[in-house]
Amino acid sequence: MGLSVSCIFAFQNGYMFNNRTRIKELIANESVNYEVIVMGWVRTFRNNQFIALNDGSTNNNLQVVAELGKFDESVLKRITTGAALKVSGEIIPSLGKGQKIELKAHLIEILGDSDAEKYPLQPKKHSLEFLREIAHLRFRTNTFAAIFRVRHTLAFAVHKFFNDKGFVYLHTPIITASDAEGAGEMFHVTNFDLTNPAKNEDGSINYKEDFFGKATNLTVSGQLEGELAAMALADVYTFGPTFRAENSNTARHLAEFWMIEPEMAFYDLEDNMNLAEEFIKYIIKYTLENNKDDLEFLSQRLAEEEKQKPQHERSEMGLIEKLEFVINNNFERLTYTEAIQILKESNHNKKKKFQYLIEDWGVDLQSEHERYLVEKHFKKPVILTDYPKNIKAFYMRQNEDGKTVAAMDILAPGIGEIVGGSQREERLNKLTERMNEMHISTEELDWYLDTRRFGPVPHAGFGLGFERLVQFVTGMSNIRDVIPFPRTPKSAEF
RNA sequence: UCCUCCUUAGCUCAGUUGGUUAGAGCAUCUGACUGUUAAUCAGAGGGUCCCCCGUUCAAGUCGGGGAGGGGGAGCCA
Repeated sequence: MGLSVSCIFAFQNGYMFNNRTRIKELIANESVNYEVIVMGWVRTFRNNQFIALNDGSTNNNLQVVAELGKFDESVLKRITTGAALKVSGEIIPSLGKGQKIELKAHLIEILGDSDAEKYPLQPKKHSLEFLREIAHLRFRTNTFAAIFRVRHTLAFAVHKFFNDKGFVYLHTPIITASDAEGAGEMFHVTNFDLTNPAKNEDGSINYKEDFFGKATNLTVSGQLEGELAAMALADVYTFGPTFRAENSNTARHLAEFWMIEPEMAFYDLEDNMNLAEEFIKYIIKYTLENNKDDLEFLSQRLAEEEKQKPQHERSEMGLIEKLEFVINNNFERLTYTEAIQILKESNHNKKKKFQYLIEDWGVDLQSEHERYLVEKHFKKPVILTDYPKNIKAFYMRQNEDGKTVAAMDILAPGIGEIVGGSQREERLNKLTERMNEMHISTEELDWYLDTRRFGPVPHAGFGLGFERLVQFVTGMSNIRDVIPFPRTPKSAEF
């Protein structure tokens, strides 16, 4: 569309950019003695002769050799760290050690200059904190290039898993009027002039005059809408951005994050757990198979980072080892009540090493307890089920004991809760009873209650925080490093 | 939001008991060298010591307040 005839001609004749060969292919291929065109960015330029060129397809750089005396000094001067080049030449067996092939350059064209005095990235290690401040440039480092390629593969695997199983990808709204889900503080969405919003006679804001005619927010979860679709399409999932206005300042919370929420009709809690476990194993396996190089790079990076830590804080397994362990072993499943028993009888509790000692049934587990179960006691992912109803959401199905609900949380080593899910309460009277107890308006959620009025069936679902999954797979300890442009309290740069 | 630590050159950091002109490595620039692998060697340039107020003859250093960042906790995914 809109391409002029001369432009198409230029493409066909190799003047434009889409006839380049990716460096990943050249290196994987290993064959030699043929002409190619590559395009990429300079990582280092050594000895006025050797260019380490990276095009984003892999962390492996192509060694481009500019033979001495063959290139104009004015061109060589512009081959600086960060500069973009188009190089045509011949792939030959490398004369030096460190790489099998290299590109003997015939023609070097500077596509874009990069002022070395001002370019912030240097051919050396940078701290993650510094790179966070220049998040617009951090894609150009090996670590972040690997992270975002892995993030892509994980996202692709999410869709592939559900698609192969016949799930429907459902787009739930980003802007919602519902504020009764109770999943967290919400961001308000308004078109009002904030210095002069429409007001009622009593001085309160008159949202009837606002864009949507009512108060609206950014979504905290697509679950309720997911349930609506599941009551017709049976198996659906959402995968989209979610927003929480909580003032959470931790390495595992974002104000804007991506969540995957499958919702399945004719599922009970056990079906739900089976699906969640299979799902996590599948996407990790898929990524191990398709991004082995990047995971090896990240594994090595993590190993070097671990060396800086004192012995007792180091993890027992390397990154890839850990991922392989997860896909080859069953997750440990136990009830909240059993977990409390284990924690209560643990030496840790008896010796009062917990900051919060376990005494009574019914209290929520603190992260130190979750970490103990996952990292010390079972040493593998754990699925905790049947929590006390008082610490869980209104829509979870009430168990026969009258005290617990059919909830399940999956806890992963190093990051804690990665999945939260439940069998949903499909019995109308039980659900409204619970909503009344928890002061949740049945009027506002009348549309939701229709699913319990017209052909309700047992159904279940879960939510998985995508960035936490990316953290787990890449071994990155701060969630701000696994999303391109993190949004956190007091920070929304770029 | 709470606890705790940090903020000195482009980056990573040192800076003694408060005392003259604030240092190092890397990066950058200039030159040398030329099959290098974060090349090497020599030289040069580069500072709002986070901000404000205070104590003092004198503050990078001490005190108070603020901002930003790290780690931990809560809330959660």
